Amino acid sequence: MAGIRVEAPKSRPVLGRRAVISREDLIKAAVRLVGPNRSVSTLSLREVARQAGIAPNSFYRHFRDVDELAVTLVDEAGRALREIIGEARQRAESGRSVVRSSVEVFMKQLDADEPFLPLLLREGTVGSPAFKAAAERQLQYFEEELQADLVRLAALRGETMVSPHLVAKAVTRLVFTMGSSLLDMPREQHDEFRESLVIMIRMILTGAEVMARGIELGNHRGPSRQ
Amino acid sequence: MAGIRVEAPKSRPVLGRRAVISREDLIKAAVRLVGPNRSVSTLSLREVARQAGIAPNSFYRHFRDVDELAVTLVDEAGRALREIIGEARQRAESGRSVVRSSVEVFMKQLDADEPFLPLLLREGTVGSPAFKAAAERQLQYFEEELQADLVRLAALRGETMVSPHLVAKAVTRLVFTMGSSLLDMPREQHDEFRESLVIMIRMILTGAEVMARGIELGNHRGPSRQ
DNA sequence: CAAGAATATATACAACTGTATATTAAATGG
DNA sequence: CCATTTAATATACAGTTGTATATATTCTTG
Repeated sequence: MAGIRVEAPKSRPVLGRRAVISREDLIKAAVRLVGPNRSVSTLSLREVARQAGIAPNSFYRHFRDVDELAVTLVDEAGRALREIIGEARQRAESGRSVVRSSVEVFMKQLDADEPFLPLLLREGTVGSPAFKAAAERQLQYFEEELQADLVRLAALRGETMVSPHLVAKAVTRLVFTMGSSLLDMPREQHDEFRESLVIMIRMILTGAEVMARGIELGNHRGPSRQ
Repeated sequence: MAGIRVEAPKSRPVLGRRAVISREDLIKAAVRLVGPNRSVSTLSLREVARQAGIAPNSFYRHFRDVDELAVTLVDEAGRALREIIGEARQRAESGRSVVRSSVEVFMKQLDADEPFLPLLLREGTVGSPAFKAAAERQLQYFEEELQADLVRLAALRGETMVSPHLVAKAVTRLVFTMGSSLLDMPREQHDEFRESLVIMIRMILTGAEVMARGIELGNHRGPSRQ
């Protein structure tokens, strides 16, 4: 894990001035304050400073305001995403179900003591334009990588995928929103969750394939306009 | 629309005491303050009171605290959902594509000057346990209604749907999260959005149907364990 | 090592917050 | 109609907030 490690603050002698305050100190402090019951949008500059054990004014040495810090938190979550994608690709070589192993990687990452990704999954739909754009960037990144993988895997089967962009978008959206639900879920429901998500993803992939082949099914396809 | 109508505050003589303050005054004031760039979790009691043109202490006559008001906002959004479902069912009789017409109803409602539903789509993943539970209730409600409809429509075709619960969940999650994206989208992209969402939903429905029939496709089904 | 630059803290200010208590005005019921 | 109850406002308090300016300490460089 190449991102920022967040641990409990070390007890520090409260005498005088600190030598140097790093940007990471503030990032760590902030992410310790947010969670399922506390939105990043409610953070105050002073409480972040307090959590970091610094004077409020030092905050301005690293961030223009709390919103800029929030954007940074989202960007940090992007690292966790890259980790997921990397490992999922590694596991895709193992001959097991790509969907299942990818879901497992995703869930494992959410189980890990990595605090940035949950924030991304939970937030990103309300906030400053910069904050929302940052979250959207991560979503886009995940979509594009997934799309590339879907196309590649289809090619390995000697097929051409139709609408890979929409497939990737649907899967990404589903996985992100289901991921945010997982965060609040008791552990004993995790197996059931995994099975459900695997099936849902397979529905999308299977449906996409059938639609690409122009196979006629049911009537939810609408008037014959294929 | 049987819910609370929200309009600009009427200019009020700022002389002395108001006759009676209604709960709806506060609800309307609150929803006027939230939006794409402002989370409900950042609302203060005093600013809601200010927006409603009342003294802060009057707030306590109707709500215990701002969180209770936030829960009420989510419950109000449930009314908009019921409207969508009702109209989508009406249109389902018209012989057109159920998926397309339902997406159109959904989008029309988001276009309407109805402020509660956007809040539900944007928020609901961070906040107090009560707030999150309120949002989850609405999601559950939508899922259950959709599931019932899917089962009914399948029966009309003389079929039995497999995993209607998962299909409904996948579609609901997708629609809600895509809906929140629509809120920030320029109008000229709405047509494309609608087409994309229709296709995505069809992928899920088609995939579910194929999987139910046990049709073998590609290898993203995993090792043959059907 | 020492002087100067950079940086962390202290102090200050004005504004905001939630909530308690007191006061005043509208509603209610006989 | 009037006395009482109910409800809206005013005032107060203690705490918080972001940010500006002053002060003190650490870092850097020659």
